[in-house]
Amino acid sequence: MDAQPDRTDEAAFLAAYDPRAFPAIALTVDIVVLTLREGRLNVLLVERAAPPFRGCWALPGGFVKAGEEGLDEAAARELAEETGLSSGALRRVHLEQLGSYGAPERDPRMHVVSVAYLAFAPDLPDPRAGGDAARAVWTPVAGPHGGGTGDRDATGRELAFDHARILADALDRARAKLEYTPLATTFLAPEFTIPELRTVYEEIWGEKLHPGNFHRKVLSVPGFVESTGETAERGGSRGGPRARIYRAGDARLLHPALLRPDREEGVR
Amino acid sequence: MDAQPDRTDEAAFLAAYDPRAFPAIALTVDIVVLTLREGRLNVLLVERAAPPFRGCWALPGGFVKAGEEGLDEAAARELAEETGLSSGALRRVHLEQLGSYGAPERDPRMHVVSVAYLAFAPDLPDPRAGGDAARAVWTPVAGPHGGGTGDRDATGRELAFDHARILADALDRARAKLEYTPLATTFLAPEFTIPELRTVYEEIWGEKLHPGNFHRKVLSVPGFVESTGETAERGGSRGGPRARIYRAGDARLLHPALLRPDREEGVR
DNA sequence: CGAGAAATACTCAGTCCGAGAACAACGGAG
DNA sequence: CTCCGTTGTTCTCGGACTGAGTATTTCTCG
Repeated sequence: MDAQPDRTDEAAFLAAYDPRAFPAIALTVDIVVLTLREGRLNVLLVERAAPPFRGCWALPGGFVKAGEEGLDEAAARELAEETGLSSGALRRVHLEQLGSYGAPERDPRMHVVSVAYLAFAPDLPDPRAGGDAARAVWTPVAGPHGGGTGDRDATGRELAFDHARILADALDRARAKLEYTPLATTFLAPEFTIPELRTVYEEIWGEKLHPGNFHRKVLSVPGFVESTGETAERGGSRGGPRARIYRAGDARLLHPALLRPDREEGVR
Repeated sequence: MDAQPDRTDEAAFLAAYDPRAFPAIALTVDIVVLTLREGRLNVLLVERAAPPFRGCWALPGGFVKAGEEGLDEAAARELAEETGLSSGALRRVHLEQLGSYGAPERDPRMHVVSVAYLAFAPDLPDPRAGGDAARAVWTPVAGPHGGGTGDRDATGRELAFDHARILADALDRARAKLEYTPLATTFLAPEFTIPELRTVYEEIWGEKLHPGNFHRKVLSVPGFVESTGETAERGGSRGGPRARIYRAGDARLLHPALLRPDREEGVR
């Protein structure tokens, strides 16, 4: 039943093929890089040095090099270029595709489709501006109850293109991912304590968690964290005993999940 | 601090803008349309009438019309074209973006990035072939334990491009979505019984569920289903009392979720 | 050194879940 | 028409999990 592809015909077809005959749509990748700096959630923003939206803040990103790289490679390249990180440091960064945004009018120049990526990074050095960015800075992000709900954007800045929506989608995704994946550990150094891990959840979810229950839950999920046997050098900054040190386990999914405290969200 | 965009400069820039200067990447949408036919999960496939991969089976899809439509509109248009459905029937179809696939070598012609969509549909009429498709047919999909694991693809057919991977990703997404959204109802008529809903879960998850516990769980999730007060005309085909009839409620998220039976998936 | 704070462990009651049983209603075989 | 197997629906029960609170111990800070 299944006819095989007609290779002869195909070769002739390829030879006569004119890529210019196809619709001209430009393709970019934009990256929402999230990190925790001094306990606060930050996103990397660049100030655009060229039109359109010159002077506006935007997500880092750029055009995909046609024929040279896949989407994941393009995102990784842009991430490296905009953060100025060594490839070693980048290896500890989690990078995943978020979704594509392709409304025809989202870029005034032409039809530009952007494939958005989401990155989770441990505390990174200050970025250096590069390419068509005048500046690149870490910008604090308000929690889900803080600024994103009203008129304001989650950063308080007005973002170019539809980047405010991309950022909002990214934050939704990040909050959901903490529930059923161990990715919270990618915001921390390779070795961390349970209370440090708890602050990651608290900052991204925007609410305080019960320390005792969180501790019990984390240790009860197989493969989430594994003990190093060590103990922190010092207690907390405001007192308390020294916490034990853990590193990330080999789980890719949390089972059972760490669910967010009640959010009456059945109906919308 | 935030500089406003320089509008004068921007207008001059736009006037001089040459879209041809940008990399040539073609953009397509491909759609994984899932439906239940006689209780079995089916995916819509087309036989390609033109190179490349002429004669191969592939997911329905096509090029995005540059400057004319967004990605969601393009997917909805392709879906309507390939299924030949009225716009009324299409309103009952759930359509969501799955992800983008952009490896440079995935299409032998040129760099083609495909934005994949996932659609859930109630039992649909036979599709009609159209555009560059020689045929369009519903094809049974093996369950997660059936065919997708080994050398074989989930459909048993060899798919063009990277469509086998897209299909696999779509099935993963579909199975996960049943857990925390009420989308299982989109595979059924507007009015349905709890046992019918259970067969949707059983077929897509590929395992039998406990009828009593499933019943209790569905009714206990607020907004999942609401009673019509009616009762089915007949009992089951092999006997049993008549089931009560429900319709979809207004929940967008299931809280609490209907989790799949144990799948020792903490580690991979 | 004393006070307050925090890491960890423990308790307890309410809830949820899987497994199974009970019961009634129904279709089909004979 | 009758009997039997099937199935929709409801209940029950024991274990697991959860959230809230408490206890204990060990820190830091002033």
